[in-house]
Amino acid sequence: MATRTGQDGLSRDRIVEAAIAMLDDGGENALTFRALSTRLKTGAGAIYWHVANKEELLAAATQAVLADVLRGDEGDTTPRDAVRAIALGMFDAIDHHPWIGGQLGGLASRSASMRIIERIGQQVQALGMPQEHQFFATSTLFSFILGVAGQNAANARARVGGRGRAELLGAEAAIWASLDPAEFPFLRSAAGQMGDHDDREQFLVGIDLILSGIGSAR
Amino acid sequence: MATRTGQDGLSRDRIVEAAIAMLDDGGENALTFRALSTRLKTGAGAIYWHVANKEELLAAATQAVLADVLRGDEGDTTPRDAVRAIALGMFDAIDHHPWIGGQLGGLASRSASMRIIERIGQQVQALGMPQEHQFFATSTLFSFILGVAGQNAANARARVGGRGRAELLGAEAAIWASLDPAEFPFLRSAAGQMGDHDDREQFLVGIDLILSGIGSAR
DNA sequence: ACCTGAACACCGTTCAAGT
DNA sequence: ACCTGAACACCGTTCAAGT
Repeated sequence: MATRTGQDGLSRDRIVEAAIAMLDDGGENALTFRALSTRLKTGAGAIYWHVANKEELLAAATQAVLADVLRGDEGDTTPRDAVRAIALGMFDAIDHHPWIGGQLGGLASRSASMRIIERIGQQVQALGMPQEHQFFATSTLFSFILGVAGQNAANARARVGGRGRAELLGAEAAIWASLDPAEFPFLRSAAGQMGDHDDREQFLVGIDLILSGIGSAR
Repeated sequence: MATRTGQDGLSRDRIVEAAIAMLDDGGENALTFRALSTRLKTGAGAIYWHVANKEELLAAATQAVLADVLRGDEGDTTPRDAVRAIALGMFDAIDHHPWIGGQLGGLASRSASMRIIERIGQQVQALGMPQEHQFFATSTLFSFILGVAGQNAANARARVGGRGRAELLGAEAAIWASLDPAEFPFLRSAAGQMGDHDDREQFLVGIDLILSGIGSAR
């Protein structure tokens, strides 16, 4: 893989590479076949010789970005740590390429999802869950990861216009803090944590929470 | 709310109502301002008098569809049952209107998300979690719900072309069952459950898993 | 105040024609 | 085999003009 045929001459890999770059700095809306072909100094329709359509291109980009996570070997850590490592691998990929959050659920990137579910499932199995519950436990972990991915994607979309993460979070926290305490007691009390939490830590706490649920259901 | 001014005369409510109907039976791509204005027997631009743009329209539709879940009162059930009730309310809304799965994460429907987080948060509080952990526990539950919502949305998108849920699930299970057992031991062993599980039950198991994680972290 | 509908600036995708 | 670029059938959105 990644057999670049050279600087000139289109290739699926060069197209995917360029698509990822555009997605990374402009979000999903920034990826158009016209802009892509301009960047690649080729005609609008040329891309279709290498890629069936936009959906396939997005799926290929998603797969490329998740390559590391999809490949990984667990070594001889505990199942618990292995799950955390897989999840964190996903988190970091999503963090660097938030647009994959909108892709992971889709049918087009099903083979990537299957590999991830497989890796998580093996660890859930090793955790000693009874057979009948392994499937549900694994999909709970996977759904949680997808949920975080989707929120990251949405946040990144909101960020395209300007403001950075800290600014956005600060604004959100300010809104929470200014709510009617009779109607929104919880949000008010959590406004502080909303304002300065660490996304990665929050994510890990979620994984741990589910893992300890799995532990107590064993 | 829902003050229909009559059969004739546009109104925000009539527009949102029509938009929901179109989204329900054609998915997100089926909602265009042209098709919408045809259905409402009006001009393409008329809608913009009542709605700022498509994003706002989608947010309004999402809010309308979640109205019941957003309003609800918990009565005097246990916190655990209250969380399950809120979550199931979300699940059913998502099940009937899968397109909201793509909206919930977004900034446009933030006020809806805030209400849901508030309701869940209050119950997590009642569950006896220490203050510092309530925020993370609540957002774990919320992220999980969003993840399931996103997958439902993606599945519904795949279904637009034809095949129903059972068919799609059967096909997926068949793929899992035919995988190389050396490379995909987990997916193979779970193929049966993949084929005939109940989505609602799977969702509830996830909620329970997180709840029991919360219980043991208390 | 509210609606019309043509017009603008885009899209993804196709396809005859070139090399 | 691979690429070009015009053309097709759409989009969301705007806005002068109507009532």
